[in-house]
Amino acid sequence: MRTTPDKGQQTRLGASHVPLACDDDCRFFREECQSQEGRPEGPLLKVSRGTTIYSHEQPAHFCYRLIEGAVRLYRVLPDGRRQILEICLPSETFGLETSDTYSATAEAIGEVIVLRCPRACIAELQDERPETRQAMLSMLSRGMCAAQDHVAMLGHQNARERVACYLLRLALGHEERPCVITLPMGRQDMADYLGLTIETTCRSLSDLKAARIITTPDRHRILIHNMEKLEAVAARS
Amino acid sequence: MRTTPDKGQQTRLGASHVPLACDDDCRFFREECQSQEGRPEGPLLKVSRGTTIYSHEQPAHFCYRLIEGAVRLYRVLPDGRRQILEICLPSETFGLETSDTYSATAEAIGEVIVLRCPRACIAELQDERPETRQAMLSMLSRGMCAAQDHVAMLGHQNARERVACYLLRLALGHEERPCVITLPMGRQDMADYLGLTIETTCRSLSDLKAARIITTPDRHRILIHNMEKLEAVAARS
DNA sequence: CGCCAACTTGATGGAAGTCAAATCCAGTGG
DNA sequence: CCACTGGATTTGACTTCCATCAAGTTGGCG
Repeated sequence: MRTTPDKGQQTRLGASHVPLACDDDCRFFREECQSQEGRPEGPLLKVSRGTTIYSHEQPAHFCYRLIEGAVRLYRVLPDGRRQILEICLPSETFGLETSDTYSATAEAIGEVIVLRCPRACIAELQDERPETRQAMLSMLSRGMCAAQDHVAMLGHQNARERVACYLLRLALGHEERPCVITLPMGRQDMADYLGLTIETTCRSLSDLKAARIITTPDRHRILIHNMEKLEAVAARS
Repeated sequence: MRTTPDKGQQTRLGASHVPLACDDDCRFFREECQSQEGRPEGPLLKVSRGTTIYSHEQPAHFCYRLIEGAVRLYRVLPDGRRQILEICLPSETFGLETSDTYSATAEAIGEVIVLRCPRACIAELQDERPETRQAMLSMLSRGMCAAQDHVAMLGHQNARERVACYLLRLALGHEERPCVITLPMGRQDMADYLGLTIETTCRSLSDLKAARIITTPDRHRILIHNMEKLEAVAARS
């Protein structure tokens, strides 16, 4: 299963954006970190569909907070396959490395708006303010926990369970019934995240449809009609 | 595939060990963090085979550095299966959570010696010394990277590749030829780490033996005769 | 020496991958 | 407005790999 590369424009986030003064970036990033909510005033980067935000093993100068859209973090394995490590949603932070280079490639899925902060500023802030330090640690630890959940899923769950888990994750916080979730990505991205092929992912969705647990009014929207059953499928109970 | 629990004594690390003054623990932990090498003088905990060092979702009061032996970090999934998230080797740190509870269970594989440090001390140290802060971050980030490697492996590699990868990881730093590695754990632990059954793990090892890449003089020792071929298998090239 | 647990090997079925074809849209231009 | 086109998605047929169940085999230890 060789993944077809995204045919969208494979541009690269270039020097066209003039970096702001460190202080400005830092302030906005910090405010975001503290409030976690709302759309910050200030310098936002708009990134178009398919654009690489940063690349695996390149020097890690910036970290990012996602404001709008979705971003995939992935690695390409030696044989050309792609493993998506995380699909970031709004208000999540990515690129928070502590090694000198990025541990994955970050790419915009669809149109994306991010807030960018130089690492040097983060380091400075950490020295000044203990609460930033705490925020950093808790962001890293949340990422760690997500990665561990991912390992547990890939290690022991079958295709239907993986898809169900993923839908539940997207449904978190949506309280309407029936719950409507809007997939920010296509089936291939979903498959590469779940460690499945696109065909198996489709079939699992079809199974869930056949079981009357979900319906798919269009390709990017999924209605969850029976949350309990979906949870049962996800937990293999 | 329901994992048989370790039949070793399932004791629990109790109050039998008198905690030291915070300062003492901190000093030793810090020195360890700085030097990364050698066996520290000071308060060491000896933990016997199969003992639980801490449990998933219990309050996280301590973090640990492994001095001797091996420790498995795992979660038990709702259906009773066990996924090993990490197998810690000497000089690695574990239990470095920033949430209030542990994100996995830690258990001694065989006899183990650890250095234990209260989280409160770590926090204190971080406030005082920037280099400790840096060490913390880099430890966390190394853990994150390991988890991501694990995800990539479980997502896209077949049984033989997984086993080969794991042997290569254990062989890191061993320069002798042929390279001799001593498995700190049994086949079941290996299987639970690799997301395979014990039978498939065995068969993959047998395949590698048949291909004259390795030999197994006894159950816990593996000789790598052809590192290049092993790397080729691991990378699917 | 024999027992028991850990490990290995064998036979079989089922889940997911692969290759191929059909279908569904969204966007385009007549 | 509608046909057309190309990519994304879905379904089908077949194959492969791994889990499962079962039966040895090994080796450490009383």
